[in-house]
Amino acid sequence: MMMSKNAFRDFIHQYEKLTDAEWEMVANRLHPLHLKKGDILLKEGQICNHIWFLEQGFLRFFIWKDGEAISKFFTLAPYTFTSQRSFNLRQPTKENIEVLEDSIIWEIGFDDNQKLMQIPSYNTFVRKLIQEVQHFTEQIMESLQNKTAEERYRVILEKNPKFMQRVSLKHLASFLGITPQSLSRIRKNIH
Amino acid sequence: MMMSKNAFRDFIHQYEKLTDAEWEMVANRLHPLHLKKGDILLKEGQICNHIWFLEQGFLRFFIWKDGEAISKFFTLAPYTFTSQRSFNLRQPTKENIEVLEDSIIWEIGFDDNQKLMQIPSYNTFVRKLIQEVQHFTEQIMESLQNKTAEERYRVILEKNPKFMQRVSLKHLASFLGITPQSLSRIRKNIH
DNA sequence: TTTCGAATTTACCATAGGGTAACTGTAGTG
DNA sequence: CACTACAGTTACCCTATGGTAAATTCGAAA
Repeated sequence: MMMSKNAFRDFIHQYEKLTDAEWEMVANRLHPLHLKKGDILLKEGQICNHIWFLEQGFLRFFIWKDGEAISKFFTLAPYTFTSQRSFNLRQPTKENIEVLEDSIIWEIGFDDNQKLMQIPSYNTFVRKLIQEVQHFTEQIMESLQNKTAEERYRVILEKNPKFMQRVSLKHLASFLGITPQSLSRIRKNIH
Repeated sequence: MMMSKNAFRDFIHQYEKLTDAEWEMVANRLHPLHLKKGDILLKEGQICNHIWFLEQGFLRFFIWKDGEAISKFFTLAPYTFTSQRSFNLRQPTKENIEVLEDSIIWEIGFDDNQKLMQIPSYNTFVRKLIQEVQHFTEQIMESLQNKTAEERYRVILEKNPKFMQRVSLKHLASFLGITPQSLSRIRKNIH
């Protein structure tokens, strides 16, 4: 599998440009991880100590509720993420991050990130990224507030077809806030 | 009605301390607004040009969907907010901000805020605030994904009783993602 | 205080989605 | 090749919530 730190630079540049010198400082603090399907990157109760860049692969964020795993988000490469609240407030996380497909990940430790945050352009990159995530979360919230499960399913089908091909019905159902049976019925109605 | 810029300083200090000199720079860029119940602070289609600090009062964020006003968030003083996506990306907003109770607001213009963002502690304040908002949004999303309307109502009743006393059933219902009739029925069952 | 419009409640029936369980298909393992 | 485990489907009935409409209460303006 190909892997390259530059994939992260390309990703950052979608938000904010870094000079070569700035990028060097970032690159020096990146460490690679190779994870297999089924691996757990972060587990409930741990304090999240890294920001991660997913170069290749597919991940799922989920929480436990009454013995059920509820999918909160999915992360499709390339993207940058962490367990925000845990990472920033240094608290145990409630989230679990599961590897759904073999993945290449680059990580930056908490202390290294603190140093990098002093670089204005890196700081701006992080802020813009958080704002984008906030926007995604709001969109999901809105669709849960005023769309039916079938409408939400159709929207994903149209807007994220790549994602649909890779996620299991079970995981998608918990993300949509319904049971796998209901989603199966909805699928049948549509086709 | 009492009003004081220092209320904003107190608010900022919950997230990050500013030196007296730093605070002066912020304070010099604050402009007061007095709004009445029913006023619209921001309307769909406008580009949001300010960050606002709500010193006193109560606001509602809502969007139009099929001729219906859907409540997205409520803001109870003291809090700092803007229409994030519109403000940061300089795009027309989809949100409307309505004044539910007479309010005292301090505003900072976009250009002034850009300058203030160069102050590291102010920058950190803003980032922490965005992260907090992200956390609130995620919590709302989660409760919409895996709680019934009645459970969501009970949670608000327990955790935000002050808020419950001030919001109308109609607005609360659209926030919970149900009709006013359903919320009325739920209330009846509980009492 | 009176009046009008809006907010809330109630009632009725319709529908989306849940709970349980049984069945089917399929991938991994010995 | 058989066995197992688990994902997905289907079916049954049930409950939460929606849609419509009408009755009632509340609140602001005259």
